[in-house]
Amino acid sequence: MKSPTLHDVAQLAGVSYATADRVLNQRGNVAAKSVTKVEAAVAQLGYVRNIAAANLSKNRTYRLAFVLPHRSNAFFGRMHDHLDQAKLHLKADRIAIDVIEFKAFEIDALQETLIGLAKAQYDGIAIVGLQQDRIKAPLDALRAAGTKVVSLVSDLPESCRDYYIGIDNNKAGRTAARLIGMAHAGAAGQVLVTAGSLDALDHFDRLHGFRNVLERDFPNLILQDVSETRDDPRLMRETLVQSLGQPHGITALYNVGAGNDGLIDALRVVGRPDRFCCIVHELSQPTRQALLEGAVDVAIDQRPEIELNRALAALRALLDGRPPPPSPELIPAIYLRDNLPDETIQ
Amino acid sequence: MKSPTLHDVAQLAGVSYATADRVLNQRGNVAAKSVTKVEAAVAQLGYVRNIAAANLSKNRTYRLAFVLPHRSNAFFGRMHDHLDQAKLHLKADRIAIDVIEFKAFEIDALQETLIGLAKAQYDGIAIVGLQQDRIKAPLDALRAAGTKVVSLVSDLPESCRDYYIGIDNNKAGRTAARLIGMAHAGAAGQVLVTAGSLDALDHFDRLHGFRNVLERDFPNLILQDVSETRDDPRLMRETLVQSLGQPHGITALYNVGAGNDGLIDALRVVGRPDRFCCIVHELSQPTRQALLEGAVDVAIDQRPEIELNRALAALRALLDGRPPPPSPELIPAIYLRDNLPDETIQ
DNA sequence: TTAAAAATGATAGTCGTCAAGCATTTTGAT
DNA sequence: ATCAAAATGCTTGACGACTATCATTTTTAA
Repeated sequence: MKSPTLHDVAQLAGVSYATADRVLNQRGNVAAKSVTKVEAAVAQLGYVRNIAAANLSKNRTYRLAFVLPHRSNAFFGRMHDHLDQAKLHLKADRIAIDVIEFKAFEIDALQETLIGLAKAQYDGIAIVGLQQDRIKAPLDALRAAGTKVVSLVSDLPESCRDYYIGIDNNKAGRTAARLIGMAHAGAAGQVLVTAGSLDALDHFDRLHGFRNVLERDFPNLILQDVSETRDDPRLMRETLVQSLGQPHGITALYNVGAGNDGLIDALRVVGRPDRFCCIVHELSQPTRQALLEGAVDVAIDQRPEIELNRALAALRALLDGRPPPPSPELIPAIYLRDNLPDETIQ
Repeated sequence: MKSPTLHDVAQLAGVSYATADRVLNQRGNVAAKSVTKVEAAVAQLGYVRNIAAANLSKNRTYRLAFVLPHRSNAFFGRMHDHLDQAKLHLKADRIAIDVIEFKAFEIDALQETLIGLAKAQYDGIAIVGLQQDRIKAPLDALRAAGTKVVSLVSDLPESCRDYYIGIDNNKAGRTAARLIGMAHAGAAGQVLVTAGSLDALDHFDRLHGFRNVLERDFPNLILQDVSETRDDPRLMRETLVQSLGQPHGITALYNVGAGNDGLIDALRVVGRPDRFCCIVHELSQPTRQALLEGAVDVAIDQRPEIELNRALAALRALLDGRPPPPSPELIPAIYLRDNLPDETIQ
């Protein structure tokens, strides 16, 4: 019942342990014939390297870095919290995590940080790929040195990373459109969309998907010009108070970006219109409250905790040189007031 | 930079390795004073047992059994598929999984199976807890023998299991109600609900949540008498053709249970009413198709793959005697035609 | 044929924990 | 003070893979 060891493989292949080892770890200096024999034996026995033993012998501690924007908003706050919590558990598996913060949107600082990382000799890093162009060079340098790179939340060019963990923002936008469409039940309406910045890929993708579905399936919903609010609650509040404070025909509001505190504030000030549907992204204490009160109808949530867990699993697999474990596609959660997670967990 | 070993702990505590080991593995015969000293040292050093080394030394292969209904419907089919896929990956971690099938609703057979399991000496089992009363005794016997038990999808009495992995079906029902309510946009309507059997706890919970929200927040939606279709597509088809084939005022349909193939068939036959909202549970090839065609509006999906992954993680943690890894609450996915997962994955 | 190069075999120490057994010291009750 | 019981110390051999060294054999090229 016990699983075969490399000794068993060597024996079956009719070679020495050393040769079998040379084959499996690609140390070179092996005849093609031996490679064939060993591979055959591996297949026949169904041998799988015992990773526990391997890591133990190498006395390996995986050193990982998570490069995230600092706690500038609730979303990144959740990421930090989750990592803090996970650290202890990961210790048992000899995984050490450093969380490296940078100021969102400050590209220079990020670039510096990444260059600095090269010295630190991390086995793998996970990075929220907000900025694209400027960080390509330092990432390439890291990868050339053997560091595995996983991009999180927002993707990087494929050449820059080994793996991407994140939702499909286009789908998220389409989903929002469908829900708003359904909520109109055939009636006509006007939809106001706000975004942080359309230069941000995720915001752009969401808007794109949203617009697509609206145009194709809900032609009597009119999309107004998109306001960019730079993810700033204050600006968001002003913009909305302006738009909703006067007579308007707006029947739905979709905020593609952050700054929901301002949005909720504004709805409190001007009052929620009668027939109205409001969709935002990311769950936080305020959006949660707004959902419960009925100010917001839907929150589409990336579930950053799950993304982080996936990133960890992916990095581990990459470092062990095995394929990532099978896991279904990441789907953003759709929260209504009725299916909110228990407060204790968040 | 390397993490402390038990030797370090013993040294700091001023006791021998053996004593430290006795404390950590609760072998008894240790003075309270020593326990204190060792615990202090553990805390001070932040010592965490190296699980790789521990398992290696025990030469432990976790033997797990997953007790599932056989592939009687798409949902359980997905579970089987996922486990098949996962088996290979788990081998590297010395986890061997046996999938043990039983015929859904045949309690005698299940009971027999469970009694048989006792001999097989599994370290842990995960079981879809469809039947409650009759399997309590054999489960108790298993647990008394040290086997860890995790219930999946549908819970068992707390005394029967160490852990439950599954969604909150009450929330799922409430969510369905909210979506149907939103889709009416204030208009009145009549809602038809079908269930497999209200004796099944999950169906019951969903209905309960559904009814709650409807009554409280959408008083002008009338809930018709619930039809029980025994999760049988044929019966479902007949029932619906009957109800929808004649003049009716039905504006929404919610199927709490299985048998969606029959439901979809029926909608094809009688045609989908004009203003209509249809919600089902679980994604499968047919429901996927129905979503894309617009016959069904929403599919609430348990994501059994994720539940299985969680169950695995939970069992591992239980067997290693450590707390389960932090992971956010399980939320059923809400699928519209726009956010379906890529076909390749499912 | 011969020398160099390539391939292979044999072996031993390492990682951190577990699980023993046995010797020794300390403690507590009489 | 004496003796048994309890607590502690000490040591050793797994577990499976990794890594390195060195000796030996086989292959290849001149």
